[in-house]
Amino acid sequence: MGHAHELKKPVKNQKRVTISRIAELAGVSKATASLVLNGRSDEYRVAEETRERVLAIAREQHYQPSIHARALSSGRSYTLGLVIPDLMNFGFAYTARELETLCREAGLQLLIACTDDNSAQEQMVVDALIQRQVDGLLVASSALSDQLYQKINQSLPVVQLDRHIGESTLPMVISDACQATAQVTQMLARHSPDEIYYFGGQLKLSPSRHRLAGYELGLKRAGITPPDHWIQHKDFQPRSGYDMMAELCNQLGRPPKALFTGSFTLLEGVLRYLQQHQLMEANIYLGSFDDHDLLDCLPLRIDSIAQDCPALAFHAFSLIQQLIAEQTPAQNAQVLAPRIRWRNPASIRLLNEDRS
Amino acid sequence: MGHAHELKKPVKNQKRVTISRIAELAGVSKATASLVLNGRSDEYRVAEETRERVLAIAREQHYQPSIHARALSSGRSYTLGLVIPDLMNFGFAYTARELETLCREAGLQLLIACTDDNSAQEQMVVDALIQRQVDGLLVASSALSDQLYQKINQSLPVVQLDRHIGESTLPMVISDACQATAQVTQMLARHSPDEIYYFGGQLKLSPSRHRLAGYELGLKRAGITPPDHWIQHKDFQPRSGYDMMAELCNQLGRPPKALFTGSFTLLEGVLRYLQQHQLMEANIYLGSFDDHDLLDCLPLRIDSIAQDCPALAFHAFSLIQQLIAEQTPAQNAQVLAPRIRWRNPASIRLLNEDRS
DNA sequence: CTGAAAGCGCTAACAG
DNA sequence: CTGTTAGCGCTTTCAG
Repeated sequence: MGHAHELKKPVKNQKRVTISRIAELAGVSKATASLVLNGRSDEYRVAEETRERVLAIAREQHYQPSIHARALSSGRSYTLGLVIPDLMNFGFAYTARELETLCREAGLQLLIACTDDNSAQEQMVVDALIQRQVDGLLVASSALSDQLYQKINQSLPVVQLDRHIGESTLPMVISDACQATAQVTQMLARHSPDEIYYFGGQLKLSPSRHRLAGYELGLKRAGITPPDHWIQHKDFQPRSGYDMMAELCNQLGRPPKALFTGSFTLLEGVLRYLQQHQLMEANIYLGSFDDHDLLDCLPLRIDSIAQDCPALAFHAFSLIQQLIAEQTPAQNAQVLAPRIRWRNPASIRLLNEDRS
Repeated sequence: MGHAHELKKPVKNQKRVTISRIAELAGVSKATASLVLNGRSDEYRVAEETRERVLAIAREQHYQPSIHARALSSGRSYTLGLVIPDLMNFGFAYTARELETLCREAGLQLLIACTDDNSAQEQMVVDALIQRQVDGLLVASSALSDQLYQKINQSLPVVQLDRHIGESTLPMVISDACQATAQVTQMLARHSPDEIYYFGGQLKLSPSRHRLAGYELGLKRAGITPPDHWIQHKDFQPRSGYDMMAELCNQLGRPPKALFTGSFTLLEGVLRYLQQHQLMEANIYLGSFDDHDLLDCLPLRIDSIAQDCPALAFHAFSLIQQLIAEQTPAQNAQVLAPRIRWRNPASIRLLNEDRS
């Protein structure tokens, strides 16, 4: 390719067309131009003709207002901050994608920042977002206390997304993990009443707690009291899923008969273990929170719980928009129902029988 | 939850601590404070004692400079724009995640925008990013001509990421799809010399062309001339993979003996078809561009090509940083080697035999 | 070594 | 209906 040395360094001369320039060309004042360009011309009853002239000139000059100047003077930055653990986690990626679309359509820019579920990092990225004067903050926090966010909420709206911190009263949009998990667990109990294991993530995270609660509720409904060793917790890393599975199989000397994994990532680890040990064909009932299209392609038919990420994104977005507009939302906590994807033929058969 | 009506609307009073305030408290002028806070105190030989005082006060007041004010006056926004087709595409999500980390560590904010591979939308998001005065632009464009970007490159650095537009001379960081694809194709040819199909995406996209070229090269090396009907193109949607597979199976009256899919998304569609038609156990050799950990968990052992997303991100980031600093980079086109993940036992056996 | 002052581009009163 | 006038918070000469 060898163009290296011909590379011209960008000439940053192209001086920006400012609103002053537009005003000048249109023969009006900056203020008038500003009004017109912000679509508030009728509110201030600017002459039809003046408006058209300004608009035309702006268009032909390809005028692009400086967000920074605007932010500086108006106090709004037209950005939203999104704080998530990891952009590679399928659910968060999905939600982020949906939010990006919603923001784009509303003329906002989404600023995505990852915390890696590490609270020091979370502090830092939140600081950085505040510094950029985001108009609102959407957070899937891994913090233990909502103190930081309560403080922030004094000056700009904060909405908790997918997770909520302890008993925080901050607005939130989450999935109802409990009911769906209970249903899937009940089904596992029908397949294998004498043995239903559970692998979960950090108990400090609300999703973990709700999923565990769902598991326990499901067993209770099935009239089963789980011995302690059925329940295991680590974090949501695939590695942890693998390790928990390895340990369990070693202990039992065989794979478990039924298992519910609290997340797709954990399930990944479990599947990796099964594959490595030629157990993919084993007779094991699996249920999992989170869903992925590829689960449709596995020989092992796993019943899974799919969060409604588009709805999560939509409601969180609406909520924060309302808060930014200083409206009082109808509800400050929204709990969305996930969808269960029954894949196991035995499950499907039982469901059909129930129906008839 | 019913707190709805108690919801206090955020009181946006907490007046921001500005540099003036810091200067005032420290008993110096704004200019001095600015120098100190930007770490250029020794360059201007500010008194040691003065500096410490300013720094201490800034810290205790939790001073956070306004990015917008800074951007306005300095002309830099400390943001990078990333333009990708879709944040849900595994490779792009991975790259975005890595870039986000690199940016964060460098005190930059990454602005991610998706185009859905639609050029009108691409125009729009690029406009929006320019308007936000990004300091540089990283793009995986689906445009046919680099005209837009050549123009932008006059005023700010543009780096092509993962894809390049036609014969564009703009800087780029891409994967060398050709060699790896050729290798995997050769392997498919050894398994099934008389039938090796290929499914690809839009030919206007450079990755599609390189992957196809790799396939053809692999066959050529194997001494095979592919009949036209072996090669099919649509787009990179899973749906298209499914459709192409459905059509092919219908035509043949059986699944193909060997197939290379040009992307993970296409493979997904293919796998879905196979699963739906109970063909997962069929004797079919699959190779694919792109990789995913879950492929380790499939009974069908697929040889796949994993792009080195962290490296892609790293090099693109370094490159654009250099360009922003108006340095002349050593090379303006970087081609990174992907890694082949051999999973098929037959492939692995052959490779071992070759070695000995 | 430090301070004063002039903008960056835009918005928002407040006068005409 | 339109223009004037202050800033928003920070950087950056240019004089002390």
